[in-house]
Amino acid sequence: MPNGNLSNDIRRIESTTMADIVELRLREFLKKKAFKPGDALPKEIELAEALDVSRNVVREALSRLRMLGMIESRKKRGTVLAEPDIMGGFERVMDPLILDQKTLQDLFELRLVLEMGLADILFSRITNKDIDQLEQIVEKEVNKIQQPFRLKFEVDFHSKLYLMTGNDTFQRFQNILLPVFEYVVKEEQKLTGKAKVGKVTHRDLLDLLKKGKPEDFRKGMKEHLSPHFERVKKRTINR
Amino acid sequence: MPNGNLSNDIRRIESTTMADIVELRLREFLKKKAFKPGDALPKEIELAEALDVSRNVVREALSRLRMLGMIESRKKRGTVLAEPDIMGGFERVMDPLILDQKTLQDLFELRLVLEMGLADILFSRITNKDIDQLEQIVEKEVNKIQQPFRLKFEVDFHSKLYLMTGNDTFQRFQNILLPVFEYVVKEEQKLTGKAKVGKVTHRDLLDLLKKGKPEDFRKGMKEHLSPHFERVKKRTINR
DNA sequence: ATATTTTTTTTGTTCTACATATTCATAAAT
DNA sequence: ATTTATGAATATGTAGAACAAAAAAAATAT
Repeated sequence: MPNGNLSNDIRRIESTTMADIVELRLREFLKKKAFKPGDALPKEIELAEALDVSRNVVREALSRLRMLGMIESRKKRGTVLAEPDIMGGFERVMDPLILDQKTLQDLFELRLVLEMGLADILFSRITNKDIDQLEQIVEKEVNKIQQPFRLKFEVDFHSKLYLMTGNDTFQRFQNILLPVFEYVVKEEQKLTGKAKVGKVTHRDLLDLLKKGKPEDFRKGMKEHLSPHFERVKKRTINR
Repeated sequence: MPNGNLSNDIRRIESTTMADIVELRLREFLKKKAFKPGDALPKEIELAEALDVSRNVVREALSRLRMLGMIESRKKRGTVLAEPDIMGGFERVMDPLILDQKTLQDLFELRLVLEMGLADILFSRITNKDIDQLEQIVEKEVNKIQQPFRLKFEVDFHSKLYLMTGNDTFQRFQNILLPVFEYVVKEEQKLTGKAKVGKVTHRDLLDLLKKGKPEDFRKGMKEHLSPHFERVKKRTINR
């Protein structure tokens, strides 16, 4: 891999603290012992003694796992393994202002890929009710074409698509990605001046959903997102 | 939303601890003050005093942010905002054994969607070198058709595709998703007995990459993944 | 047997003290 | 005068003890 983001490939030298180690050890422990959701962890003091660290350090490590939803603690009852919140860690970190440019671009592309890949699952799950709701969104949209409102409908329409997949993880993922997408688009607008829109409208996409096949929808979506894809292509040079 | 996973929609009642609150407050603080990577945070004691909690609680909250790569601390120098590791939180939680069935299914679908959406970016970035390397993978594969080796080549081929996008985030994401994918496929095999394979092989996909257009490649990929899509369709009923 | 009180247990929180690494300033050596 | 040692200052890292609070378990009273 001669090219690539170094800071991603090379592991940064960061002073490893006890909490880091204990976090790792706890992970190993849970995996090794095949802990399942609901199983109770040893008491904090026991862990501290077993690992030969202060209870304080153990609590720091546990606090991390608790943040990710991996464990839950109750007084007297102790600490039990829980079903982690898969998107939690993602959500917490997704701030366009502190992410570097490359990562923002990567995430932007990720969303484009998702939109393009959506078609098949969409067609296999779509209901008449979904169509009706999309119909309503599109109808409201054509009435108010003012600039400030466009973004709202843009979001509404695409969010509804994700919702239709019946895939909660998916939907949540898109929600997390949304701020990044909006940020990148706005930055782009600042530079080039005007917002670009593809030839295919939401109305067209909806018609394709009703009458067409997945391939047709995908073709339409590609066109709908074409301004964004144009930009992605340009990046070919400096990868 | 009359139907849906309740435990995802409703916020679980979890005894909020001081560490939870302080973590949130710190997040708000960093956002409000528009902290950028490299900026120094206040000292632990100052934070503790300002928030009227013990230094211990502050450290628990900081430890969480440190885990996500959001901050870095060095003795004497203090704590500074860092560029967070976007996939870190994700990675830590991605264990097929502790994730619930629904989430596993969701993630499985997510990967399918990624594969289907990949085509456009792939075609806009592909190089001759990439083709050569894929060629090598496919060649090795046709020689050894034994069952235990197939999974390895399956992974190699698809991983190379992600690598070709030049999108680090993307590639890492796929790596994290991989264990889930393998787990779900294996579970499926246990039930139905035999592994199903689509009619389109990696060889075919490679040819499409060389000669075809994004649409053709996508069509081929759909066929290649068809056994998986079959299963996804079945889920329509119980969503 | 049921209701009430008391005890016990485990996490949550605070406080104090000290270790340790690293910066910054000062003194010594060349 | 410039560089090199020395040392003080400082913020994080770690330890340990103590108590608060909630919740379960046990003991007591009705």
